[in-house]
Amino acid sequence: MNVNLKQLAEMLGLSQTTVSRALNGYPEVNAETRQRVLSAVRETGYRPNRAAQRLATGRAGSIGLVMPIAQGIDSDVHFGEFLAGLGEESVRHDFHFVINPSAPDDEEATFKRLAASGNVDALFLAYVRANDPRIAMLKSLSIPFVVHGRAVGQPADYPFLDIDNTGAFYDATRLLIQLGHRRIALINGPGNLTFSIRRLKGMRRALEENGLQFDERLVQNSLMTDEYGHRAMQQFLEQGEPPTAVLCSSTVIALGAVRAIHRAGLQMGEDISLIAHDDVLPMLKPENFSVPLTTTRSSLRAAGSRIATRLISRILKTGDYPEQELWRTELIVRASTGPAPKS
Amino acid sequence: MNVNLKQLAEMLGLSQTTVSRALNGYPEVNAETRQRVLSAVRETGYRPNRAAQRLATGRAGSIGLVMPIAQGIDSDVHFGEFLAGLGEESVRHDFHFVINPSAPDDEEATFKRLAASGNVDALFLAYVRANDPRIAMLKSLSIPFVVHGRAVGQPADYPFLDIDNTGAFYDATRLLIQLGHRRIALINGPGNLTFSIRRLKGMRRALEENGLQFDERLVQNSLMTDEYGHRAMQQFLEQGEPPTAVLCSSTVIALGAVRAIHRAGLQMGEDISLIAHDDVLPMLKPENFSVPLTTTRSSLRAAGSRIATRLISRILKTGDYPEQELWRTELIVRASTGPAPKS
DNA sequence: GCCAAAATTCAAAGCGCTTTGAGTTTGCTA
DNA sequence: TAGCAAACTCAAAGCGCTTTGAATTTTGGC
Repeated sequence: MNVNLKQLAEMLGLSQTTVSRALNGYPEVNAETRQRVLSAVRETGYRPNRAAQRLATGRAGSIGLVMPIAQGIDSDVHFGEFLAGLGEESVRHDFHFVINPSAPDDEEATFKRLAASGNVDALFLAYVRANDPRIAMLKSLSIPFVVHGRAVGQPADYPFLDIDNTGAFYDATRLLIQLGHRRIALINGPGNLTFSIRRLKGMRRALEENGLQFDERLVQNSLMTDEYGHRAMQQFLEQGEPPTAVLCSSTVIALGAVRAIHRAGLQMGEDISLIAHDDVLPMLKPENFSVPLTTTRSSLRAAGSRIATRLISRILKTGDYPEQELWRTELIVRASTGPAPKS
Repeated sequence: MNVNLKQLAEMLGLSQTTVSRALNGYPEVNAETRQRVLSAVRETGYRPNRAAQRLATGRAGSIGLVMPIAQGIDSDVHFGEFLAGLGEESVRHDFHFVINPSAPDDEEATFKRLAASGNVDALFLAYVRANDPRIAMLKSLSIPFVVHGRAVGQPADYPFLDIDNTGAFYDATRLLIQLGHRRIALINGPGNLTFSIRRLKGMRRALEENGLQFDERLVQNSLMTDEYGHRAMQQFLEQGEPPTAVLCSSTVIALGAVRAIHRAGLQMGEDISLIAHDDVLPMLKPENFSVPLTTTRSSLRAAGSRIATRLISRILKTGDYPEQELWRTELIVRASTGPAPKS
């Protein structure tokens, strides 16, 4: 049914070499010949056999993902959304995935095995931790990779795509301060992940620049779930002097926080202000909250798609993308923020 | 660095044929020879080149997934969790994924393209709709597949893995009736998906068997998100004669429903009872709710893993699994259910 | 018109594995 | 001890593509 190169070449009265070159964009092919080849491809529906291509080129045509199965991370909404972006772009280039679920303490070995197996020609790392040893390991592996996020405490001398977490939370905090808030809380992600570290840093910087004291009791680290968000907010509200504003590291966390706020009989944007980081999860839109959420926004799906693009271009040696990208976030003001209540 | 078959055979003083057979478990190899081969593999760390294997066997070694990007389904927590199970099992057999994000109206074409490409040797279908045309298409495709779920309104003459949705919601409803509830509501998933249809059917059957009237105003179809769950519950509570019990098609929906219930000042398990279907999402455990949830339980991850097992065994023609499986769910009673309030 | 250089095209050699069909041993039976 | 099946092992032919190195055809300058 499906034609192969040989048959196609025969039909055209050409050699396999020429047809192959015509298809792969090599310059030494007559323009007219190339046209003939292309239209024959269209007629026959010829699709090169990927396995043969892989064997011949030595390229695996796939990207290795290590899917973390640590508690609270696995099957994370955020991971799913990111994956959608990655998939969208990869499928366009006929790339596969090798998804390796792996426990955190086994990840290094998993990466090594993946790289050595020859089954993937690029790796992808996410959920970076402070001083993450996995990055040094990736660098030693002689296989392209892109890190989603960045380590802290070590030079950023590797390919990454990160958002400006420090800047995002700096901006958000500054806005709250401008609105008159003095006691600002943070419900952050897990404390060992670098995005959490940077968000905290951004918040502290804004506080310090405005001569405000940083209060440790106003920071909680939490899994990125509704449940933990709720719990954290509740603890804040039970404190002697509760915060008048709160930053949430995810709209999922905000979901729980908002619940706790309502439960306490407080009015969002009046009694208490809230800013969440919005990964643009289609199932959880900040504008659909009962009180629409002010957010710092950056699309996770877009990040996934971009990383796929960069990885594939590296593998195929086409195009030329920057090795390091830091995306700015947008601060979008909605109804959940307002002036600090007069106490 | 990496040895290949040829080198391995040379080292052992054997032919490639024999080594290959020893590795692939063919019977015509001397037991002692096989042991020598296996220990040599261990020493050298030999790993067969998958591309070559694929080319030689004609098997692609990968499973095609069509990741729905319909609103409210894409990057669904439930999909992520399922994927984790699928990945866990596949990685064990060195299988890849081809993840095709695809809009619903393009899914048929996507499947066809995938099957024809030769890049996958099995397909997987989920989010089955009533009278789903995609199933007939899969059957015509001469490539193994497993459906997660079942169609309604057509014979189930294809491989599937489904849970007994009808039974689950029948049991749950019956329990509520036994507790004295007469007005029972349902916050279901999207109305066009077959699991929703069956859950409704289970509920209706239990009502009818107990001589209770089914009330259309007590059923809502909703995306499987917190937000929609909340909205649906709110509408129920605003009705003239609100329900005393409610069934939720997912713990994610329950999250929102519980919020609405608390907001209305009602006490779970006393003023109103709630039973949710629990897919065993690690990020959302029914026992961690402020009032632990009574649930019908069936692990999505286990389903993913099982489907991978079946698909791979079909491809490799090893083992022998049933073509059709219907998993019963467990009804686990916790604090969110109680006797109907005396009105 | 002739010839070197440029433009095309080609035959054939892999890539690393599986599998066919045939050869070589070995173990028994008669 | 011959003879034959059973048990092993092997050489070689693909799988369908890319790529090298060489062959052929065109082109353009003189």
